[in-house]
Amino acid sequence: MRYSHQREVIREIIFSTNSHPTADWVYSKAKKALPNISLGTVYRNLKQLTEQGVIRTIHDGSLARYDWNKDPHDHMKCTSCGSMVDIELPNDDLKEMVKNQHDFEVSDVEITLIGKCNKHD
Amino acid sequence: MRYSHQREVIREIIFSTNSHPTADWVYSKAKKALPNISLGTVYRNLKQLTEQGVIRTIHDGSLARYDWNKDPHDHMKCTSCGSMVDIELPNDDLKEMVKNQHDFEVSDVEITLIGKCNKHD
DNA sequence: ATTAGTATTAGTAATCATTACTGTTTATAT
DNA sequence: ATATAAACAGTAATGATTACTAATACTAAT
Repeated sequence: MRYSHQREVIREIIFSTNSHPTADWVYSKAKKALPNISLGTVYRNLKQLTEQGVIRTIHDGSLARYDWNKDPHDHMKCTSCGSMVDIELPNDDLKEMVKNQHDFEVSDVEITLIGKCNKHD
Repeated sequence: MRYSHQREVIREIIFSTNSHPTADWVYSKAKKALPNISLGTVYRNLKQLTEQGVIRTIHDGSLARYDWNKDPHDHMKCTSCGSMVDIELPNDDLKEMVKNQHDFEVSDVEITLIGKCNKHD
């Protein structure tokens, strides 16, 4: 992967936040540094950075979010404010259990807790 | 919710399979019984049936799938054949733990195990 | 340093899943 | 039977994402 200024800006934006931003949010941030950058460039680089293992793509309903944290971890999604917060849940035994009981080789575990964070009610 | 023939056909299709079908799959099945049915009708009714608690909408990456099984359960997704299979994982203690440790009121837990099912290598 | 080759870009068009609109049809309560 | 509103088919619109294309910009070799 050859160096590009655009990609570097995009990478830095992802690494600067814990908010699991969408492509659109990254785009609007990137435009401040590079006014001519196009949305396609943002999507292309987010995909490349994911493929290279630099960042991680996570799914929030039907839309994609991006995360610099590649360590195995899970998410809490608040239905009131839409925020996604990291959480580490114990699931070490899960892979082994599922492999034994269902003959299914788990490569990744995605857990999302839906609910209300402490800012509401 | 008034009776409609289309909705009844759609409901029966969902209840006839464990394959967690997409709207498109339901549409092509429904057309065999009702050749004039439109895709919009399928989407509208899948949404209504979900809102009424008759079926459940689940997320598979960026696309929606539908499930007759409303009991709390989880899914295994095979990266080779794309199939989604039901699995019940123990997570009773999770809600309580998260409430205590993170002040987050969990209403729903979504767990997807990504990996390879026993049909492959 | 210059050049050549190719990855990357901006800009735009196209795609895919889903939703909204509109005039017509149909279920059902009176 | 008739009125009323829900539901319909057909189609247009939306929103997220990807694909295309001619121009630009890294980088390795001269």
